[in-house]
Amino acid sequence: MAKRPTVYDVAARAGVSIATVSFTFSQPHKVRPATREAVEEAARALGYLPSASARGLASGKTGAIGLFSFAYYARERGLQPDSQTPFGDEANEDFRMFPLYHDEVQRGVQVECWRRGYVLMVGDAKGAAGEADLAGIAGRVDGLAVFPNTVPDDVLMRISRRIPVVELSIPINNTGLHGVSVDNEGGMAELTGHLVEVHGLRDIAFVGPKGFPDKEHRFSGYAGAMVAAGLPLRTVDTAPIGHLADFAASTVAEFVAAGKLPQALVCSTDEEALAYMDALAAAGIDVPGQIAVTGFDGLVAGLVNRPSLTTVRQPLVELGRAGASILIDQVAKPGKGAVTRQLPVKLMIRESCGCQAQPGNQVR
Amino acid sequence: MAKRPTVYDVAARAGVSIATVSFTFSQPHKVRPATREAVEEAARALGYLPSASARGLASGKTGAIGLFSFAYYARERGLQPDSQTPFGDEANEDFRMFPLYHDEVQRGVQVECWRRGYVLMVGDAKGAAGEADLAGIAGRVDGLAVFPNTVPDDVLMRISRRIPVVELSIPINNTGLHGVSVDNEGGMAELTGHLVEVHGLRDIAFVGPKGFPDKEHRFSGYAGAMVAAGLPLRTVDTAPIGHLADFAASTVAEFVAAGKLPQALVCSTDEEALAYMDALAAAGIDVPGQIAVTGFDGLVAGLVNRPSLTTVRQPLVELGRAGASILIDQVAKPGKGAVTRQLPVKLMIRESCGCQAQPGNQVR
DNA sequence: GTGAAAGCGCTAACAA
DNA sequence: TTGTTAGCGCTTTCAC
Repeated sequence: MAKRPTVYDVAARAGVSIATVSFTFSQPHKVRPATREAVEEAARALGYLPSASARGLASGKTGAIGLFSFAYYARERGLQPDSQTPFGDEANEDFRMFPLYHDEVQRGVQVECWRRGYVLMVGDAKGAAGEADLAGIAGRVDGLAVFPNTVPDDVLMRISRRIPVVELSIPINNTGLHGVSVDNEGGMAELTGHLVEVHGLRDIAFVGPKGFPDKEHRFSGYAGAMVAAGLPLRTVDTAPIGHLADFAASTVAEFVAAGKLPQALVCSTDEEALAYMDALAAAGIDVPGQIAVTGFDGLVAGLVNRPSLTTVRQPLVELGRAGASILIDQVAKPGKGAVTRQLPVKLMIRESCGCQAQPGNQVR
Repeated sequence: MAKRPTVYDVAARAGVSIATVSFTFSQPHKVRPATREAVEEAARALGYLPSASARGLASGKTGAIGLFSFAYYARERGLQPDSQTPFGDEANEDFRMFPLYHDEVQRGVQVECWRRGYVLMVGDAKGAAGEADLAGIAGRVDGLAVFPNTVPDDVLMRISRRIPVVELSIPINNTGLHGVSVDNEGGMAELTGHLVEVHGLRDIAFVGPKGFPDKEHRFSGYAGAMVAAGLPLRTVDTAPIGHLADFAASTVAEFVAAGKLPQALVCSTDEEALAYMDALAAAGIDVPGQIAVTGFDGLVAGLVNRPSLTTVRQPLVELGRAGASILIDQVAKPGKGAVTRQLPVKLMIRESCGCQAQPGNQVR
């Protein structure tokens, strides 16, 4: 590549000083038309591209918002960084899982950046949530959004002393970081209530992991609704990461062996619900005929599934937008305390709870 | 925000020079362990985050790959940059259209960046493909990927004199830019052949716009197969942008009024095919009973649709990966000529052509 | 193995 | 309205 022309080159060709060139780009209307004209033509002729590095260094701002995540897509396919591993046959992918949770949130972040005149810098962790990777992107942006459980809190705290950091979908924020979340508890309570009141179910088991704040809140919603209805709680252990399908299958087998199939499985995520529906189908158990299954998230996957999945839809795009919005606001006018927002969710009644398919909630 | 600590601060605290600090980060093993230790502890204690701007300025590389697109998602919803327009009710979105074509390609770019140790910088055009927006991101990256018809060619040419530029999904590359594409012609020929040979159809109309190289190639594939079978060509005008549904409806109405319904509609994109299927359904015409409809792209939307859409699957993630890969290779070792790659496509036989649903190509 | 010093290209006072 | 002059924080020779 040819050496990139600089302000000096442009200034020389236009017969002005570098400051004027810089000024012409930032405050075009404050420059005499003839001067501006000359500068612009010089820039055009030279193929001048301002260096963002130099700009950022001089101005102290980068104009970029960062989003750090975990390379979910690649990792799920066993792809390694720096390896030559090819993807499998893309045409045979399980399309049901797209877009992923993270994709939708990322889209929201991207939209808000676009709207507010920022660019988005996306980085994915290479190692096991390595700090080094994060530093690589944290040093390039004016604000940073991260997915929960991707980076240790102390690392985030350190970074947040320099630039605003927002955690996406962390319910309660005791870390002092900015955060956006959704009404996990309310949504799950409403869903559980539907099972109890509309379908008259009593033996309802909750499926979900311990130790994740958002999942715990979903459990609270379930528990609250059950207790309010005078029903006993019942929980199913969650699968170890990466073994969802196997685990669901063996859990279903245990239910059958013990003759203790619940009337409903209230799962903490769509992904889990889908895995259980697969396992139940494989065991010849009809959903929703013999057991109802519900999810949480509202991924497209639940829509494609037969029966379609009754779930709670999170406003994922809005989640991303809200996160980016907080960041950009903070960049413009750094606040004192942590900003947090909770977004509402929406119950999506479909087939897997025992309701009839409805045009409005079926393919749309 | 507190002032960010710099190499000087770290050097002072560690009792070394800034060069040593820099050296410690780039060549850790070439520094005496004690020194390295001291530098690392100072960096940690200070919460030091290297400035990418300064690094980029000094080294002449940014470590980022740019992807420039058109804010399709936001624009389709009527969202304006800098406006306060909120999104509509996200729960009521037409999920069928996700992920979009661009989402999948972007994922591929992101994956490859991750794999090769780059970060991804995403920018969307604010105005009508404004050069200013592009310059904003072109100046921040070591290589740039763009979607076709997003930016005027001469602008791209100018940028490509400084950094490698790859066009994603441009079939023939007469511009001298790097490019990746898929076998549009072959895929469409195969699909048309299926309609003719397996289903015995003869009156097959092609639906698609003029003036887009990839669509033209698809037309060539269709035309070649028809001519080879001794069948007459028939084309349907394409809809003006943003009026797909209306246009499809009125086209169908014309077919009906004239009593000239084709036996098949071979559409140049899935989106178009889906719009025609909606219009046909509204007109009470059975697909595939009375008319076959096919698409091109292989979006999830076609899978969710009933009947599921027979189409040609493009390896979109691979397309993105290939594009990013070319860029990163070029950054490492700038080549002389333009690098181009064509990826194979895959025929996805589903229901809308008249075939039976098959487990393997249905929900997966 | 480590330090000194010279930029990288731009912005932001401040002068003129 | 335009020019001068300092840096911004880091990498990179080149000495030591």
